Amino acid sequence: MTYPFLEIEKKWQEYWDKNQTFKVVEDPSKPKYYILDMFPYPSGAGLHVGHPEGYTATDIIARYKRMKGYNVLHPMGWDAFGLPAERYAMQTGIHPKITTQQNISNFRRQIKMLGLSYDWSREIDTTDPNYYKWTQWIFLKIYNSWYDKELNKARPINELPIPNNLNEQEKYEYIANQRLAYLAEMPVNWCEELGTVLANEEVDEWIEKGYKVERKMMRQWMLRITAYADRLESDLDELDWPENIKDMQRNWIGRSEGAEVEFQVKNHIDTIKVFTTRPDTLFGATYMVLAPEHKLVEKITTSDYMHNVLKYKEQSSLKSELERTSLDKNKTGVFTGAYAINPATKKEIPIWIADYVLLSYGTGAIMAVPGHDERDYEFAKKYNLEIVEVVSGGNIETAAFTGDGIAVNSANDEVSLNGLPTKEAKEKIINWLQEKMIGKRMINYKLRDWLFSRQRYWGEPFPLVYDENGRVIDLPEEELPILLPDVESYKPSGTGESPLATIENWVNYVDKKTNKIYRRETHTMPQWAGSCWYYLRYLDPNNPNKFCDSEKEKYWMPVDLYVGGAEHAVLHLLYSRFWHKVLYDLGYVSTKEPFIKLVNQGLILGEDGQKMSKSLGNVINPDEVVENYGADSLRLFEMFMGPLEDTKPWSTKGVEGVFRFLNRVWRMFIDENGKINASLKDIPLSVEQERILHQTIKKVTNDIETLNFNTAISQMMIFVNSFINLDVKPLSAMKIFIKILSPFAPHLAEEIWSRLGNSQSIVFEPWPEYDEEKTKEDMIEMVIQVSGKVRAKLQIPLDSTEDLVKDLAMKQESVKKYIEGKEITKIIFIKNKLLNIVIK
RNA sequence: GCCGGGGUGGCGGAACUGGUAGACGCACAGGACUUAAAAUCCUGUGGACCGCAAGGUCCGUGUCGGUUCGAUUCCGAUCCCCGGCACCA
Repeated sequence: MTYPFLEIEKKWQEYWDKNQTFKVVEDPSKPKYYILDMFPYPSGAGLHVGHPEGYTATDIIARYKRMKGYNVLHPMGWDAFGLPAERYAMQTGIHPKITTQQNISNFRRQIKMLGLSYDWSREIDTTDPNYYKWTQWIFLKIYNSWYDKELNKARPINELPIPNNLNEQEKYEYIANQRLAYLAEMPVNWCEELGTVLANEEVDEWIEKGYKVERKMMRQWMLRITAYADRLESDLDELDWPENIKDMQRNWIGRSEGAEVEFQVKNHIDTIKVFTTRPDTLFGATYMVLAPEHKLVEKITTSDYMHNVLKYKEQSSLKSELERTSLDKNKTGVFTGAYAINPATKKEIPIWIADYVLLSYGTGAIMAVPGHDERDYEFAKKYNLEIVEVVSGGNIETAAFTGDGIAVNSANDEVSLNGLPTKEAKEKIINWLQEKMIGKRMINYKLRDWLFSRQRYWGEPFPLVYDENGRVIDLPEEELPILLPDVESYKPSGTGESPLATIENWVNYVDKKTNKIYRRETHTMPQWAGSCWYYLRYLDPNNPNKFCDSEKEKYWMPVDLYVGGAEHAVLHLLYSRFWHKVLYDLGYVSTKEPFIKLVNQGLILGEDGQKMSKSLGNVINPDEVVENYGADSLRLFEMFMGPLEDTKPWSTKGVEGVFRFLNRVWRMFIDENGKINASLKDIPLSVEQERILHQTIKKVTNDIETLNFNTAISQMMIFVNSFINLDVKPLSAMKIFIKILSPFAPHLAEEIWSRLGNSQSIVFEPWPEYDEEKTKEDMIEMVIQVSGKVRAKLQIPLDSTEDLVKDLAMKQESVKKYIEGKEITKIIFIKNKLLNIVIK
């Protein structure tokens, strides 16, 4: 007979729902705790066993913190815009709204079946107009801001100082160029079959699925995240996040220090600016390379070379980002016929174009120092360009020397670096460049501005229109939300515009006051937009007047613990930190950072140790697990498998193991007739029982705090193993045990708690305290070593002195045997641990 | 190549701050209950060797070395695995 988990779980889920047990409101008398799960994309496939892992972990902490007296905010919602629903609509003609709602219902059912203690009154859905109204509102705030480099913060656009003497058009452009959201003609990843651009990070995924992605110049909305590069990097130091995630963000931001140097193009008025981290090697710059898309290319190319250059440009434009970067060892390029003057050597150096130089990094041009840069070296070898040694320490006959060393061959009439170590040489040459006004110290970031528009239907419309001159006009806040219109066909328009562009009466926007006709922006926002700020909407999900009441924001923020998959390490977490900082600068939120502590749950593999996938047939469906063993077993097993952060394989036998444990717990309290087990009596605990009880409270308490749920469960198993066979079980200990089990197996705990005669839910019972003194053993096992090897074990009273232990040890046959006739050189005594007799 | 994390029984994993390696669970073996099975309960279970037995000896935390009375833990080298990044000038 197994315990009636199906019945119990249904009963308590209904109870929690009906009584709104987990609904919270602000309560200044209690400390708050905001614990957040990364909200899921409700896919058609339903919940995966990976989801309950993180959700159970946060649920245990949420329930624990409630019992500890915290006011716990623990919400759930749906990140429901996205391409899969739209693609399904393209195939079936069914509105994505409908499939999305179906998927959400299924996800909600599955999540509810796990007994997670969410405050469902705060449920949000990014595709709900009442939600995306505020996504649009925040976009307008970003659009209507500029970055003040002096104050190092964003400010409203109407505070932007505007130079006099600008005409109206110039003024418009000046302002447009300062906004944190701006239009730019960009090389983008265009996928013809999907009919949309893709973010760089999305490209690989679609190529794997067999789609073609090409580079194309398109006008797109960009968000000026680069203005925050510095703060996004330095504020990481304050966060309690896994070191590898912080590192990934640092790498992504990619700060590097160096200098910008200007090179005069021979016989032209133009100069070429380059960024270099090694200004000390300026004397070794023997040629220059421009990215093929660099705007000076066609201007400086001589007629003899024009044909080649254009052909090369054509070829590289056809390559995708992936192709351009994966053909790493074979660099190509062509000479432009033009020369630049190396400002240090005054020599004429040839200007090439090559696609190993990227337009998007630095200035899109480099000074090539083949002696001290591997890429330049390889390129110079291939095309027979001059290689000069300017830093000693390597052998440039065989390879570029990229390390630090002593500068050589680096002097002109005005400045000499010769003899200086790299660091000093950098300083000196930068000073010289600055004096000559041809260069300056500079910090560069790998981070690029965020390409924020998509040519899709299923996303938030931009609250923007264009006038007849193509100028952008933001719509007033009162008109939000800008509703996503219904559409006949979800297929791409075929013109590189979103399906929205085909709806004439939506595209044409009539200003009510002036009756002027404007054209709406028909692109939509990327999926990341909704997830950038959802943690704020949970605080005040139904507020029709504000994205979030500021008193509520001050009470709940920041998020104390954020748990989710490592796949969002960079993008979601960087984007939402960025939005948060903009809101912070503008005074809408009170904290610099949204998520104080972050934990990534590990991946759950199939039973075969491989990643779960339909094609391998190793996918575990949580519905089936719950049906066969109950939600409490699923929860417990997911936590028992191993450390939360680790990747670990599923095991059906393992689920059976924890299921057996829960059955043992049930039988410990309830007999075959469903009555309270007659062995439960109101009797005092023995010293031994008290010790195990207090050890268990201590271990479980500490392990929850440190998120070591697997060992907490082990300890509870130890407790049950030692109490289950007692003929008489002390009721007081049993009650304490069921409380500490309750965050892990809440349904079972509620049922037993209520059968023990309690009319109130166990959810708000105070968490049991332990007494350190009572956790201590009075007799402990002392290890006796001879020269580091264990030779005997003694049962001795706690805190026995060295002398006592020594006397006892020396009497042991097994010890005598080894020390007899030997000289004792040293005795090491560690209280309550061991005695080590060192002999010669 | 660079950055981060990790290699512990047949398996998932424990082990505080340098102090008994293998908690807890799975699997397996033996036993009890049962007409039988399932369920449940009890016992054993890192390896090699010695012993009829009680028990004992040696080896053992990827590999090789070092520090130490003592190393899964600290240091150096090395191999392998996982995750991320990768022409970023």
